[in-house]
Amino acid sequence: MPVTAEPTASTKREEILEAAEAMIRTRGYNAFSTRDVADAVGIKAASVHYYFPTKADIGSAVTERYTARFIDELGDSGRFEGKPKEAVARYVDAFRRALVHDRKLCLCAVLGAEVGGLPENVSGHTRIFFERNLNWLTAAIRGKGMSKEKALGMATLVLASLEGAMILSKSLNDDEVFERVAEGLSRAIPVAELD
Amino acid sequence: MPVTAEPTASTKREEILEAAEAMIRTRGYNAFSTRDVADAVGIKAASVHYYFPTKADIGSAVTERYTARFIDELGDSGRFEGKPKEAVARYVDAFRRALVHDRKLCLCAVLGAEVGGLPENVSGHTRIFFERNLNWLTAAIRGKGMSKEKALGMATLVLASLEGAMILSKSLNDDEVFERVAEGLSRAIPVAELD
DNA sequence: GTCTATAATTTGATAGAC
DNA sequence: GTCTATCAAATTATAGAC
Repeated sequence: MPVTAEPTASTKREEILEAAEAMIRTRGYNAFSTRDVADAVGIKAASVHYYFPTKADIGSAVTERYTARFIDELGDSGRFEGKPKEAVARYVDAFRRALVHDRKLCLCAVLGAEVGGLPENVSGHTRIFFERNLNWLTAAIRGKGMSKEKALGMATLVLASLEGAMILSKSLNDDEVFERVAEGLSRAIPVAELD
Repeated sequence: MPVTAEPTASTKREEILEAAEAMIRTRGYNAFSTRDVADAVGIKAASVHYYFPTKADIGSAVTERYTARFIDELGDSGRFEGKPKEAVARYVDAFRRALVHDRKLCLCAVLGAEVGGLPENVSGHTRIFFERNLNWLTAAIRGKGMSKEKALGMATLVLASLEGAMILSKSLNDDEVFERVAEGLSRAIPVAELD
């Protein structure tokens, strides 16, 4: 295996996706151009179209890749069977990493907010991100004896809270906002188990 | 008082703000143009600049107006003293109206998600929206004997959940998602009061 | 694969007539 | 107040050379 100069994106194609993702997560889909991406990876705008015919194709590939990575990092939802608190803690950590480590919003919080102004293949993959996350969370939260409706309700609250928390934290430029939401969730979850 | 053709926007200036708000809440700030707004209100793009020198001025005025209207509709936060459940129910209703009646996201959910791609006066007013909402909610939730930190924690969770719930509902095209979050909140709140 | 050149369109904004 | 005319810049994309 050769030593590469870019540890995080080994091919130009991936460098493009990496740069585009960073820009979308910072400014939104309609605030970056193929030129911006080209500059960021050191090629000309026309060359970007060699890898992706249209801008929408970039957005679509970015979202697909983001979703796969995110779900993959969560790991097997089955291991939390009957331990909703741990499942939620694990999930909160994934979002905290995105906000604190990357200093950026969740890609799909941004795309979801702009959904009426997106090409169809981008909004479609945004929807899939949310569906897969609700599926993972519902499975991870649900224990024996807990109804599927109840688990889905908790999962939806967790996902919505965290996406909103990221937006609030960024807008107010205060990571503490995210932590307040995380703490509020950890209080709410065990209680909801009881009834 | 004369009968007007437009019950919701009596002057051209307000028509512009109304149209711009609708577009931002649907597509995002960077996906509408002064021409789009001009078309919507039946004038030429150049005439829009008579009312607002720059596009950023439109965005800023839209956000200021939205914030004032939203806080105004909530009414006096003092009347919920010691009744957090009722305060939150009232607040949830305000968001539900925006989503179900307007069929649109909260303006500041959209702007907050795009915050890195906004002119400074627009991101500034977005921040103010969130600050004023947290202030209102904290005051409405807090009863005698409840610490300010605790009320602020609940307020942050409520605001984040609802902003996130709108994004999820729109992306998944399912109002039930919002209702699941609303129900989850109403379970979480009374419990949090106890300790 | 990457480039230059170029095209068609859109965008935010201004000048000045009416 | 609203218009026409106009502009410079940006944007998405294509054609074709190297």
